[in-house]
Amino acid sequence: MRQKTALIPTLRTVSEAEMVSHQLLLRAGYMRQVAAGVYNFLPLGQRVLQKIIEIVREEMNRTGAQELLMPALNPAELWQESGRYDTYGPELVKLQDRHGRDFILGPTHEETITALVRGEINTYKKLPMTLYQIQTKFRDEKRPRSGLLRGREFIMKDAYSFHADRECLDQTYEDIYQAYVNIFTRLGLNFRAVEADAGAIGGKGTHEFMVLSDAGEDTIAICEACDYAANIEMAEVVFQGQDNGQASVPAMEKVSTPGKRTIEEVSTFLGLPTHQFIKSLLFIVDEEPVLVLVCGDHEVNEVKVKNLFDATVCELADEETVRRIAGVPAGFVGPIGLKEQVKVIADQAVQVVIDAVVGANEVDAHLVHVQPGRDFQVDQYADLRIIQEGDVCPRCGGAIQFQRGIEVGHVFKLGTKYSQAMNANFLDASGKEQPFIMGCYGIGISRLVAAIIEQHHDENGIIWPVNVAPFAVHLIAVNMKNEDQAKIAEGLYEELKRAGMEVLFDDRLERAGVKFKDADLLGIPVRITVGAKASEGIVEIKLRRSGESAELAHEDVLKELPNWLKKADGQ
RNA sequence: CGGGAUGUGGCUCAGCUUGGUAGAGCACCUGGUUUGGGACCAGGGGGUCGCAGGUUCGAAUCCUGUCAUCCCGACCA
Repeated sequence: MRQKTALIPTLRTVSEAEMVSHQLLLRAGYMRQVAAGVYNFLPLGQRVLQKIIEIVREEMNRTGAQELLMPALNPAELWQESGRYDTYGPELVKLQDRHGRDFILGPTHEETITALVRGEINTYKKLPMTLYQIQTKFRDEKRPRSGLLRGREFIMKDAYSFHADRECLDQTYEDIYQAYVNIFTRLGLNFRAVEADAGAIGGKGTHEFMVLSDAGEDTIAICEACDYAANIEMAEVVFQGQDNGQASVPAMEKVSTPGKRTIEEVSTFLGLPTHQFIKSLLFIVDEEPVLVLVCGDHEVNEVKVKNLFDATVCELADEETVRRIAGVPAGFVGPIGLKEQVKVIADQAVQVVIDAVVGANEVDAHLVHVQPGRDFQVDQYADLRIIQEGDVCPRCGGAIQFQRGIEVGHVFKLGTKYSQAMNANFLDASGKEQPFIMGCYGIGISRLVAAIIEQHHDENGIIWPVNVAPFAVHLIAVNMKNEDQAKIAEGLYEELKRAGMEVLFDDRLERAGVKFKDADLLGIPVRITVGAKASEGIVEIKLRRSGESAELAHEDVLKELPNWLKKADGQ
């Protein structure tokens, strides 16, 4: 491609972009914003997208999955069948056609694929079957942000597998998991597969693929010693308490704590360490109030509370509800003497606290010398807190560390959630009707573009891994008005193209400085500069990442190029 | 959805407090000089000041409404 005529509008400055990837994509002319969370992919951006798609496609096909294409526009009826038309929430883009019929723009396609398979597959002999598509998805985000990382329209690869039994699903899940590892490795990403919560899609068994980056929106717990990694919501906390039931604790006593509501405030006020406090939080779990207790230096993990009750909704009670049940504003709530009797659950660490401090359910007062079991009863102890850095790894006992991650893929075992809801059945070997057992597997394609940049850039611009670079080679004629340079550059351009190389040729009548700055910004891995020494037939080859360079005769470029491409991703 | 901010040539912004009919840099066009890290000189084109209403002799500027975009938070496959 000739740069003189290409649409590669680089910018010196951009204002509306916080994240590095967002800024660089705009500055280097890979994309332009159309609306909040909606973008044009310009020629370079489109090329990167296609590179990623091709890798994803190859690895998916290798697992035996078949590619198809479903519509973005789907009838509301499908979503009413599964129930998600009402439960999915305001992120679902709804619209009507001219006849007033309801449609949605698909944020995901479980309904569509299930309806398709329901109509076409009715025997176990056709199973298992995995179908996937690469397509534009819509999600009306409350707050689109971070460029491609959280858009309202984005490109996703979504795959769905159908099985006659669980074991078969497990096998496909493994296969796709491995395909994902291959994909993200080929994309040059530093990533981890983490255990995650199944969330609203439902089902058991799910992993998220996280690209490690401080720019990520998710926090993941990683073991320093082994390969354990989990979404912070899921990370299991190992119970390490000693049973100190023997310790003698003085009788419970009420103390005045005027205006001191937070653990921090009361702790400072009483001069007692926070781990001796028992924090009492009132949650509403599926309409029912539940008092959750954790140690003062711990945080409640709502997902764990929710899962303990196998509930669908779990949220912190509002101020009004707290007053009704505890009789006091939040901050003075405790397990002893509640106005209304509620279920009390506690984190496992609470049972070994000695001589604790709790809220007195009385304004400006707390209780000291409280002993769980002696002074109040707990209905159930369980792992209910959020894991902390330094906690023990549930696998190997090593230390847990936190890292930020960008979610780029997920694999779910769906089970029969959709097949049952939508009555999608097949006949098994004994002629009995069974709902399909399903899996679903997504990869955020457009988000990957940003994720790769987050891990591959420097202060001058993008540094693409060779596998996803829009071009392999950036050929630069320093001065197109110089006949030697123009001639050699043109010759190299034709030669490289003929050899099947993807080359971007900077044939613009710009000054050298402009060309080099733009080249760094664009991030093409190998640069070939035809400059002053063109008269001697010498050109320069240079790697964007390492800066390694050499001079060589222009006739040797094609021969040497493979070696340079091979080490372009190094260090 | 709550909080904060911003909308002025293609881009980045000034002007607004104190109303008088729009500016700079970059980009673009013409000519010349220059040519290995975002050149220089001279000339030139381009803007219903987000939109609507109001106040006023007069509004980019003041008031009201509205829309859009960005940031923080909450939420989230």
